[in-house]
Amino acid sequence: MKLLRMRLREDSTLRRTITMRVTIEDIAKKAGLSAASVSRILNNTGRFSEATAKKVRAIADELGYYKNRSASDLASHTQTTLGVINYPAETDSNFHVIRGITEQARQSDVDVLIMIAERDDQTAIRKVVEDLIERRVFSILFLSVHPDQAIIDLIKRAGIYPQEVASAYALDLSYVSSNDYQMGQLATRTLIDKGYSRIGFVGADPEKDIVGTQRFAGYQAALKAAGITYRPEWLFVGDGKYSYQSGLDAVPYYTDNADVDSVFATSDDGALGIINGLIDRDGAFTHQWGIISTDGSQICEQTRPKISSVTQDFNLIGRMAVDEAVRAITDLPKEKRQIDVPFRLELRETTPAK
Amino acid sequence: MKLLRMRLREDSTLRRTITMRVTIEDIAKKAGLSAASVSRILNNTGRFSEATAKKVRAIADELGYYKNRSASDLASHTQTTLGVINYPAETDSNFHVIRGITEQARQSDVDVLIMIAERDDQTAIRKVVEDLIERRVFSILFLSVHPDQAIIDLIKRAGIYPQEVASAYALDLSYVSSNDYQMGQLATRTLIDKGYSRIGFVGADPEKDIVGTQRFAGYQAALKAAGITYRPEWLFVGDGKYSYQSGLDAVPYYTDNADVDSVFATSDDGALGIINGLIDRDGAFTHQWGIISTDGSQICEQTRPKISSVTQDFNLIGRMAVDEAVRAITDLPKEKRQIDVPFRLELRETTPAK
DNA sequence: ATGAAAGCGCTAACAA
DNA sequence: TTGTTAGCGCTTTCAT
Repeated sequence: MKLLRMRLREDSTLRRTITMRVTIEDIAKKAGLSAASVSRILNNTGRFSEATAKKVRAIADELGYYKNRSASDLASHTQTTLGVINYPAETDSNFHVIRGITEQARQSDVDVLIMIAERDDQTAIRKVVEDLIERRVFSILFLSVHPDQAIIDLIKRAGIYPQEVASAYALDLSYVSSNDYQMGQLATRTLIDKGYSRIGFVGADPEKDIVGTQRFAGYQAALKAAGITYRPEWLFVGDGKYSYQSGLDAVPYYTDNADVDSVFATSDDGALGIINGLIDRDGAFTHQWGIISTDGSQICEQTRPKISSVTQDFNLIGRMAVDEAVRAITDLPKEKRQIDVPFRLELRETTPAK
Repeated sequence: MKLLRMRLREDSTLRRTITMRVTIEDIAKKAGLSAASVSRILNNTGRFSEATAKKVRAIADELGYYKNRSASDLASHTQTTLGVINYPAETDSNFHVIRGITEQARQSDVDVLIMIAERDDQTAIRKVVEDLIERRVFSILFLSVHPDQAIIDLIKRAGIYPQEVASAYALDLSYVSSNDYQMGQLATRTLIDKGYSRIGFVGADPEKDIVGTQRFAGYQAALKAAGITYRPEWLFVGDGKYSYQSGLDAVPYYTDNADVDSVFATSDDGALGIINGLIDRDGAFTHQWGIISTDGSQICEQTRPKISSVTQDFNLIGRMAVDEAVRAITDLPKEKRQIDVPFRLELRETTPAK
């Protein structure tokens, strides 16, 4: 067992030191065995006697041995790692998704590498993707991150299965998420059922991404089914980013331009913005409009009034994404796959009957 | 270049397949060079002619070559990976920290592995830590995750530098975070300066963790400095987890037990809870109490009224943690290090002069 | 400027 | 049940 700390040269910025650590050889020597036997024992593979096993495990423990994954992976051609690329935002639900991913991954005995990239920064995304390819992950999951076609091609070419999770964006990428069309439909129908008829649509851009397109389509379908004629001034895109700000800005917009009696906010943040916009305008919230949002994060419980929502099961989305990824190990889907995860309606205080 | 897909056996649950991929050998062969030369070129190390380099790079590209990190790390003894263990919560500021870490890491040319564990689940934490050790990270950063002493010992024994980031919890772990004592002092002094004198302390447990202890100590010091005698009924711990709920519960508590005129909430969530608790009690917010919180996340801007806060620079905290970790590569600190990152006061609407 | 050779730490046949 | 051997794909002396 060598424990010297040494320096390596590197032409780039930094020099890194490494510590030589306990190897399987050290254990073998100390136990009077071969490395192979130690390997078998430590990995619970092949056959060996409990007696020697006990001894070996004791020595490993005593020496503070940890397998060198690089060596192990290299020798065994094993890849049990799942890559996740996340765009972390202040209020987001990805953490639920990540929890789900982590939980399911543990059960499926794969481990998870999470890396960060900005939503649309293709250079950064590419860098992270390449890192993940070098690490030989078997699948890459994108959470709120939108790689362009070139990057997707590169991933596929590397034999890795890419998926979008919790947000279908575009392109030929498989995804696991709620069905946005149906969510839009349900939200809108709920408002209609409560007696509202002039319904604003806030925060998503029907032209920009699939989520927006689908939710908007569902919204229109519900309108039509109820015999309500859609009016273009009911649409308020704002920054089109499902943001708090777009909700805030929607209030003066509708006040000036459209006589809506209710609003379908395409995010909880947007709904919060609308509530605050109303308070800012009127001095207090007066149930001026019915409001329903999508997502159903805890924000909905923490506003006054509490926000009614079409609630997604982000944890389940994460879990199912892992299942998909694991399944893809054995048979890589040729086609783009679309997995719809169930959602539900939660009526709270912003949708009183009219 | 072999591209066969093959199956490996494994005694555990799953069988994993792997795809043999383009190797440096393939490139070497195609270029009529040795593997060594290709390696040098691709890593920009040693000497070679631009002419051959160009050719090699073209071939690598054409073949879709990606370095196998396992092989590379194994051969070069290089470790350039930083491990982060995060506990992701619904409303948390860790994403800011993680952003900071990621940004700084890119500049320092290290890459970051993020893994998830529950706050106090020592079994899960241990598992994740061991995974990181196997991957030979040079440092492990804990975000809102609290390893016990056994785990810390194990990390140190492995020659890895552990740090707590954005929350000093206990034990002999180095940390990078805001100075909680000073934050508590500033928050309290601010309230006093505005004319308040009966000041509640909500959400942290002064007995349980360092953050609570320190903020409470700062709070008491400020009280004392102003000649105000602390009264025990001013303390409301609630669940002691800096939660929304503890704020919500604080309102009936104070209403029944203590005649405070203001509250120092030890988190933004707690402050939000207090506001909502007041609304729930009175039907509307009536500036009954002055309120100040710590953290200064966007929640503070998204309530009505907006919450005054002692705001932390989470991004900077993340960046500094990386700096510390990188520094520790070359000289591992013998002592526990404590890095204080500056914070600032942001007055909004919940602290009108009394 | 390039190649040959050794080896990183581990796993996986195959023998014994 | 255990040992021997031969790599995994790459980097790094050291020659040339």
